[in-house]
Amino acid sequence: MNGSCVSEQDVDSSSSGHSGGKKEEPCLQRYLLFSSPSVSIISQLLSQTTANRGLDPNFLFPSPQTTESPQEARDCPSFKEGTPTLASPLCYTPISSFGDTDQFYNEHLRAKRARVESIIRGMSLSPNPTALGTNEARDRECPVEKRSENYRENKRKQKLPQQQSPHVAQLAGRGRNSAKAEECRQLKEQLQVLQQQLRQLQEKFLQVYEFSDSDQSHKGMEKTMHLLKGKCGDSLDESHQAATSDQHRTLLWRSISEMEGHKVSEEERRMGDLGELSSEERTFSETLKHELATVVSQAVDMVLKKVLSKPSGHLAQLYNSLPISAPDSRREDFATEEYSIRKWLPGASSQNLVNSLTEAHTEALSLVMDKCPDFHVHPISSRMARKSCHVPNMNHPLVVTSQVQEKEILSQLLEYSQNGHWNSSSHRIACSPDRSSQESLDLPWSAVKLKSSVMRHQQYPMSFNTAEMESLAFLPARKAECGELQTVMDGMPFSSEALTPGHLKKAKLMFFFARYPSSTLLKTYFPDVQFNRCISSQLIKWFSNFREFYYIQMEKFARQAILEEVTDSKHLMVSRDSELFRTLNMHYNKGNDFEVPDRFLEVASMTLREFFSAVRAGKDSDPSWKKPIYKIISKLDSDIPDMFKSFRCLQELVQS
DNA sequence: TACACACCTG
DNA sequence: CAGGTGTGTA
Repeated sequence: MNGSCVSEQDVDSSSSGHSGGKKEEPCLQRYLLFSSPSVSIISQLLSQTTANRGLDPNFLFPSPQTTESPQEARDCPSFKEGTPTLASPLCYTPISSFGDTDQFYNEHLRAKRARVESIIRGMSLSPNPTALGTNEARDRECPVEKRSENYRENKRKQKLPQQQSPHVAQLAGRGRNSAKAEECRQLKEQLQVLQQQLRQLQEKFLQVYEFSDSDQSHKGMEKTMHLLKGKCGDSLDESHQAATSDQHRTLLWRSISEMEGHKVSEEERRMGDLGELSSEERTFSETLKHELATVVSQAVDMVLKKVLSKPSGHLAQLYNSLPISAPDSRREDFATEEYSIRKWLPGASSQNLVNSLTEAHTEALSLVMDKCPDFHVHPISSRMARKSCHVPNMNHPLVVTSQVQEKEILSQLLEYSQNGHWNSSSHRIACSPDRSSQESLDLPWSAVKLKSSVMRHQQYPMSFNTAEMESLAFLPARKAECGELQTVMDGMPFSSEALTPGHLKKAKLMFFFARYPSSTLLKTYFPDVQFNRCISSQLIKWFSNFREFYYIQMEKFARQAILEEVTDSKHLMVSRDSELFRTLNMHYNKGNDFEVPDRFLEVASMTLREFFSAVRAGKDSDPSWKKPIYKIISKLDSDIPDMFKSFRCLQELVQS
């Protein structure tokens, strides 16, 4: 029943999320699917567009000094809660002062650089094919926070005073604001160019695919095309497609013929199982994969070469200009992304390379998206305290369109990437300063993903293993995305088979509302957990432990009150500044990122008085003297806000 | 018998 | 916080 409640919330948010969506990037993520070793259409297309639009690394990697000194960057509380929400970075407004707007641009630019530089770092490090296992092991062993911290440590170490290049000095001389605005604009242009290139590539592929389709897959692809056009639509150059598609079809089919009989990769086989792709289609997919890997690799190399040809220290400066203080998930994102890109280095398998490059490009696209104000993750307190009944309207269109057959895996993936990923991105890009209109969209995409996964789970009750769940619940969004995507590809919805620290944290906060939650209620509030006897017992045990601590404290403070010769139990009140409250808050709400409800204070006061009265009356001589108290307190449970059912809750708890 | 709970312990 | 144990309940 609560599941249905969640569903409704989801539906709302997703449709809202779409409203702003004039998105196009969906194409990008499909790079995961297509690659080919031959350098042909795609590379031509890339190089053509690049040549035409001029991929000036200066745009992608503007000098850091134009924005901030390293010290400034270090001190800037960039990602702190409550960072002023402003218009999208893509909506240019004149900058006239050093205010929040200025800071916003700085942060925005730093975020962009950080991501691009992470790509470069990954590419420029020496290949280490064996590092994968090691890294993964480290990934498992080392908490995200730790890795993030280490990453920041490294940043600090590398952050050395840098000399300003003449170019930079000149820019700075012209004034910070105008220079930054210009940089921002240029960055945006560059990214738009890249995005358009990718869209075109996808269009090409789809056209060819459509051309060759069987009736069955044709249907799916039409759907896909429709979606694509809907998202990318306006900005796509239709005439250009028409002019080139025939030629590209021919070339691609030639490649396909040459690839006939090639061994189908494991990945393909999986997809084949799900999507019933013909061998032709699989071959085609493989061809595209290889091709994309090659082309993207070349593009990255080209950019890197240009960057590296800059005066020495330039890259280091860029690198050092990365934001450091960032108690935000996106910093963790970055840390992990940086790591995951690094682990996929040239020399790895083509599939790995494709993955890494896809990730890299995703990052590149994310440059303009990550700083949308609406996606700042607020500590749960602000949200809960502000409006404890605020349940983010979450939905994942995938749910709505879940009738999609598994055989249409490709189009399903497209929908997924559009709705789950790109739609979020589009929201970020299209976000307006009108905060109110964004309320329903106020959802980190990782949360959307978690949500969507569970929604799928509700339709396909299969299970996810604990490790996968952990990756989704605790790893940064982008990391989760990879797992998610893999999940989609495997056709495996997930549900945690184990309780995570995030669940524990959530349970503790729930204790503020309910001391004696039934197992039924717990199931309702932990919909992402696959309940079994063990899980239920564990959760119940948790609350039992919570109660134990709670009652111990109550008894302790009651006895203390008696020792202090308090005569009237009416004088016993648990207020927010009382020692007892601090103790409890420290236990259940470490970090104090949740505003404890007043009702809990009332219940605590009552409990304290009950213990006080009982002890003072000498009832504690009875071995079961606490039982009546327990009975009283057990009736004081209040409803737990619905927001605890939402995955955003868990997400934020994890991030805070 | 299964479950929830409190209590004790590490 | 989890494991073990004893008790009460359905």
